[in-house]
Amino acid sequence: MAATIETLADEGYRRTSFAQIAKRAQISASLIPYHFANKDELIAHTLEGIATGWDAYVEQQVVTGASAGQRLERYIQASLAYMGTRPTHFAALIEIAFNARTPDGKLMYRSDEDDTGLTLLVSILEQGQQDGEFRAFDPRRMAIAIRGAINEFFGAMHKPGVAVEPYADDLIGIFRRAVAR
Amino acid sequence: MAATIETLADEGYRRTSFAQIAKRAQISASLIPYHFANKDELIAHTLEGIATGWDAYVEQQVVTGASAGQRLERYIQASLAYMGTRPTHFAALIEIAFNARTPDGKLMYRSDEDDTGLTLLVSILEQGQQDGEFRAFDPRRMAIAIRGAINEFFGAMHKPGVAVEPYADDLIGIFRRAVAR
DNA sequence: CTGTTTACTGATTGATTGATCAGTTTATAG
DNA sequence: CTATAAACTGATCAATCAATCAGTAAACAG
Repeated sequence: MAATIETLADEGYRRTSFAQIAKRAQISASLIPYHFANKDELIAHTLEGIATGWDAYVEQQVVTGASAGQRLERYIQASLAYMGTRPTHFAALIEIAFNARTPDGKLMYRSDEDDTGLTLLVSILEQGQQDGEFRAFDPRRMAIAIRGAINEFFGAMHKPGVAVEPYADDLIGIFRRAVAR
Repeated sequence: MAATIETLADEGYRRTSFAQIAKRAQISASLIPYHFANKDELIAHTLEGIATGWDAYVEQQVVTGASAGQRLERYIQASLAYMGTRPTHFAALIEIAFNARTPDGKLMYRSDEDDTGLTLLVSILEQGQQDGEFRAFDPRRMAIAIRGAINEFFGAMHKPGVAVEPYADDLIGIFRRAVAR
């Protein structure tokens, strides 16, 4: 699975074949369908592994926040830090999200449900509103905007003059203003 | 090329083969490499067509704005309206961006240059700062955040309770606060 | 009508894909 | 040490891919 992540990140989804993965892992290509029965299953397991590790990291940082505002800050900071420190994992995540298909044939990032990645953020925003710390707004749409601003960083992070810390500071500033009463 | 866009949006990059495109266009598969010499060239031309049409639409809306604040509003509104009215074009754009490779082998969305899609937005922000209308911030990073918030809408637009107009209004509100002095 | 260019087709090629399977090696259990 | 199960390999399969090419149909110019 580590070799799968590397291959996805380096070669892209299209070129991530059993042969390519096996070459990196230095195993026979036929060993993969022996363990995973299916390519889709290999991808699904890989995705699950990445998502779990990422969620755990972000949540671990978020819970240390005393207020909703602090938790929002840490959410942004941790998400961007994850991208900065594990770009390979995130690259693999994107490759899967934009190429893998659910059993019904729909692309994963367009699946009707799967708001799982947004629930933590939404709950932070809702808590802030209940506490009277944040102004009134739609938590779902605000969460989409925040998440988009975070995700966009990955495509830009390798370009000259773009680094984690200043972008994190900017995002925190932007969305602190956005939720402030 | 219309068939190419449809195939990309419906089937995904992986399944967008000469055979699939030809079936939709009701032509022989071998006619495509006759006109385009290369699959990469077909994709490049398709991408250029989509990008040009999109840029023209957004720019047409933006120039009608009297102030930088108005132009920013129209940029957000027009970008989201484009996604809402031409989801097929945007889906194809994403498929290409996350799968096609530049001649040097790098995936397009990670290419070092190609800030072309951001220049208009950056120039709006810089103008607003020069006019004293906007506060001091890094225009490039602000543009990345805005663009991310816009792009994220595409993945969420088909989910229940998410529509163009309210999301556009929210984004305008968020980033008006973000750039305000 | 004729000659020539252009548009188009169907057949075919070599390479790569995911997957299966018979057989071999390694680990584990008694 | 032996027997059984698990891990693993290499050969092989049909399907699909981009691309080539010889040959046909259509458009067009004089």
